[in-house]
Amino acid sequence: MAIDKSLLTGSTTMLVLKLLDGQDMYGYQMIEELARRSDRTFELKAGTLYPLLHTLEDKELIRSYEKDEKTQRPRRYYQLSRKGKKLLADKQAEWTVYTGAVNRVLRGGALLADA
Amino acid sequence: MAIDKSLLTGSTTMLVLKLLDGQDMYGYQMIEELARRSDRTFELKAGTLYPLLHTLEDKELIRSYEKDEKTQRPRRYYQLSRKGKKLLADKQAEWTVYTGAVNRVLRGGALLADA
DNA sequence: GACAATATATAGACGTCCGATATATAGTAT
DNA sequence: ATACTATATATCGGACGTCTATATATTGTC
Repeated sequence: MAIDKSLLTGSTTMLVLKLLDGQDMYGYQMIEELARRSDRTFELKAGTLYPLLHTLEDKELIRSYEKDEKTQRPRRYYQLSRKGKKLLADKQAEWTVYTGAVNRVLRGGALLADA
Repeated sequence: MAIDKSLLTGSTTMLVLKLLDGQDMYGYQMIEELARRSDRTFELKAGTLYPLLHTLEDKELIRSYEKDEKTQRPRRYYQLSRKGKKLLADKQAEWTVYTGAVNRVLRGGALLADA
């Protein structure tokens, strides 16, 4: 199923930060890894990711370093900062509250029937 | 906790349609009812809802009728159409896929550790 | 008499994401 | 040789969805 793109709004930052939680990654790798972990539900576009990475770096939520493995074009790796780890934790908590609230509304009819 | 507003993007239509699933409602009532069912997590703004209701009516997902109860200013009630019921079902299925995918990504680290 | 709540409405601003486009290298197929 | 696909990063312009601010009108409360 194709997911309405607007649903993703607001959770992209959280997902990107989560990918970097545990290991450093370069942009292209993050696109692939996100698709893999989500069973192809999320196919993050390069035009979305790269500007987002630059913004996150400006906000000091992530850091980057270039690593030339000599196999191909040099890759720019990204690393989660302490500040980024903190934001990720906040975003995950927010996610739980948000989905919980939506699910309560979706079950609302049934709950009203009980009352 | 204050939820990042951008998270709501894309699910608002589903929530609004869901409110009308079971009973007709007028705009102001929908704002109140959504806040109630979500434990005040969602406080939909009038400036968001009314234009949305007009758009949904143009798309024939909902119908409206005026009802003057003589207690106050006449209220415009909204009713879910067959087409709207169908869209609601689709949106709910999409929601399940979407949240499932996000949750898989959020647990991704643990899954990798298992592998 | 002033203020808050009820009830609907629209215009303008803003943030987020995507499509299109560009650049560069490596591998594969014809 | 040549074309095409995959890898890898980058930027711009536009579409879309929501909010803030503002407006109007009625009812109930202090």
